[in-house]
Amino acid sequence: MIENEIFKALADPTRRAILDKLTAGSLNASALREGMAISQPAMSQHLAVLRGAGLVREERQGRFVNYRVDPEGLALVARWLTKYRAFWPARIDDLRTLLKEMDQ
Amino acid sequence: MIENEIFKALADPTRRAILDKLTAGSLNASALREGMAISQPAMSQHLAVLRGAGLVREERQGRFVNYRVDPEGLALVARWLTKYRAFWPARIDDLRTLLKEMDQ
DNA sequence: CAGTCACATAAGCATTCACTTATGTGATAC
DNA sequence: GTATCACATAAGTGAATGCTTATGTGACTG
Repeated sequence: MIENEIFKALADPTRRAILDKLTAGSLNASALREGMAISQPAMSQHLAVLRGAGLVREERQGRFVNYRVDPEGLALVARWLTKYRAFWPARIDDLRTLLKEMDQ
Repeated sequence: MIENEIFKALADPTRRAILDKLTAGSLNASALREGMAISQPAMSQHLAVLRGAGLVREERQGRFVNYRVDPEGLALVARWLTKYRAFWPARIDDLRTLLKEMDQ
């Protein structure tokens, strides 16, 4: 079950921080490490988990490997979330507002 | 950091199954166990984790404790998701569609 | 082709996690 | 009051997790 891999991947704060960094655009593993107090193998292992969960895509460029956010995994989280839309009394409006902001 | 508690809580498939069951409405711990092959202490521990993450609320009724979905935690997941809205090329329309469905 | 760079993989280890059995607690039933 | 029911908590255990150091691999560099 891929859903389980996604949520397990997101359970680690370091991996969520990696995803955060990738919102700024595509980055290679070394660039991701900057300012993160994490060893090279640890980063490599985290990226492997994120990739396995469909949250990140890799793109080899010579001896560098560029990583970027993969919408695939995030879309599954969004879909999972919609199951609970009945329990969104007022906050659903916040989500609507955010979607409107995106139109600009 | 509450965000970390939420994602850690959601990382377990049994806990996500519990949330799924609660979409049908409020249930007590024993009712939640039905058809789930889980011991009473295990269920109690899972519910404690979900409650700690703000994903579930409890409501004592005599010697029963009714649990229901808490929108608080789910709203934080939704807010976290919006950070990645730029990486949602076509799928964002699916989310819009779902929001429209809710208006009916 | 020898060296270095960027990254992946292997193996070991400490911590965390989800479970178990046993026991505690507070409320209803008799 | 005593028994029972619904649930919580304690303590222990095996498996999973995230890290470490060491080594492997493939690509550029001189």
